[in-house]
Amino acid sequence: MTAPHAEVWERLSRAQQRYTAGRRALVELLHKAGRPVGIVELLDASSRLPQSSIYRNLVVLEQVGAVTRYPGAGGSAHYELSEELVGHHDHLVCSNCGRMEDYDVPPELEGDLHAAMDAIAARKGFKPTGHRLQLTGRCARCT
Amino acid sequence: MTAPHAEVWERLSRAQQRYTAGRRALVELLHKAGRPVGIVELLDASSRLPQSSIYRNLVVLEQVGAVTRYPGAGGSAHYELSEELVGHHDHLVCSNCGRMEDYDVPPELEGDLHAAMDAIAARKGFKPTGHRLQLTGRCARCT
DNA sequence: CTCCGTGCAAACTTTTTGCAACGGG
DNA sequence: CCCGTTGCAAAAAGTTTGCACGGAG
Repeated sequence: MTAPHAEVWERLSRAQQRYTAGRRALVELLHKAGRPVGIVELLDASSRLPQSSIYRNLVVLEQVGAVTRYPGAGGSAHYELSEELVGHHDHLVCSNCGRMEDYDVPPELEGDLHAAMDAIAARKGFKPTGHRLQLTGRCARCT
Repeated sequence: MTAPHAEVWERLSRAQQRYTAGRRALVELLHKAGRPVGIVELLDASSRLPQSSIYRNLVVLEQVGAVTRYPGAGGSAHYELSEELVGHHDHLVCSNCGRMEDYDVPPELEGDLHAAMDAIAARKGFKPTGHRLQLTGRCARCT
């Protein structure tokens, strides 16, 4: 669990943007969460930042590839440090409360997936950027 | 491509709801689309129904398991006939325009996925209801 | 006759934007 | 100083709800 600050800082610099306290706080929070965090949690976790700043900073962080946005799940969007920072993994999504959790699938399955995805993409004229395998169900809390 | 009306009708009946013209139109449209359709398209495709009716009917259809809602993708939700009606498949999602398309993965891969998902679910305390494997990228139109 | 569904408008939630002020480089 | 960033408030986008009317069973 090495702090991603250096990488984020570099990405922001490259885009001529600053790594301000607010942004650092968001990255910190996402890093500690280790799963996609809903906007609501972000809002009241960092209550010192107005929501507009949070949204704006998340947009910036997304643009430089530091965070990934997952729309929908449970009404509002969730955010997580990007795969480029924390590596590829997939998500459990609770259909009841919208909570998301990380998990990993066996590497060889991941390989098969990748291959299948490429084949499909080629056939459909898609230019693939990645895949998302989410397991839907009820999380332990909602059982 | 057999019309799903009978099945939808039965599900609505069981819930003591009617299969009205508006609902039929929505099901028809979704059936013809063969892919998750964005709310916007639904709205101006069936301009004779006010948006509130469309939303309400989609809620009902979702509750009886006739349609599935995919939140997010491209800002607004997308809807598709449920897997119980049209069988399991996965989706391509264009990260540029939000368009979704259906596709199928090889059955044996689907089997491996299912097995892996069950294992994960057990380990995480999830009660799984299904999985979604989406390929993200740029669709042919947005290239 | 009785409900369920409809239509319209208004409310609500989530996300984005305008603009003036602030502050680090 | 300059320009990116902040804070506040207002607006836009997406979705839900209240209520009276109309139509199917």
